[in-house]
Amino acid sequence: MKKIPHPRKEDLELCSVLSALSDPVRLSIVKELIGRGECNCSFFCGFSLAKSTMSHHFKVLRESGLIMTTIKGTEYIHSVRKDELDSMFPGVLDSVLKSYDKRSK
Amino acid sequence: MKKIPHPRKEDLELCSVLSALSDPVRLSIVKELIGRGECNCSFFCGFSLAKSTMSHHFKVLRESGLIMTTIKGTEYIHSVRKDELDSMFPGVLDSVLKSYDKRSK
DNA sequence: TTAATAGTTCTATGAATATCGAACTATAAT
DNA sequence: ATTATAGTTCGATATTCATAGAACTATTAA
Repeated sequence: MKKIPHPRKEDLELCSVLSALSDPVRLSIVKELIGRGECNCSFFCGFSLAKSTMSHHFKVLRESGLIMTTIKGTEYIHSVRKDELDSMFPGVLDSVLKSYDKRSK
Repeated sequence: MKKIPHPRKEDLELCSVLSALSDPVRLSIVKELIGRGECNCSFFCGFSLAKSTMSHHFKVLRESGLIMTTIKGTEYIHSVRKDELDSMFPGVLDSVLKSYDKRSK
């Protein structure tokens, strides 16, 4: 059984989180995950990006501490580490996602 | 008399702002500017980065809409476009700077 | 007019990043 | 055992980025 490593909450860095969020693809992934709770990757095919590219973005999100990934069978279930992020960087995720909702592009 | 171009408030993009803030050097510049109000560059020599490198970072901050620069004599005066940012992306700058204050690194 | 000051712009470089296709891994279904 | 599924990892590429030194520009001071 494979296990995926995640950074500890205390080790999360603000700059890494901001960097992860500064990519439009990743920002919309996070937005989607927040909206749907848990989610496997199949929902993100609308990006018309290669599987390996999506995998890369999920990895960046995971390593920055933004998301958690668990394996269920052949599926990878992702979820936003919302509580931990809120406790480390209060208000950051909420304000970013709120501004993202109002975006033009 | 030289004049520096700035993006219009309405054209600011969330991802560009986040990207600009995701660099440690630029984040600390913004922090310093918020703390001091207006400021010329001379205060940032503590970074031990080349003049041209600092100039690059100020340019990135300016083009993302985070700061405004005016020229007074031979000095360049920078200030954070706080009100405009707050109106476009409410809470983002405040929460980021607050988290930055509590950082370990 | 000449020199000093403050910062930009240009050019170069090494590192990081977004992207993809191909090969691989692990689980589930037949 | 074979095949299908879901996603990772690897290798390559093209782009962007952080950095620096050298040359340049604009203003002020002498």
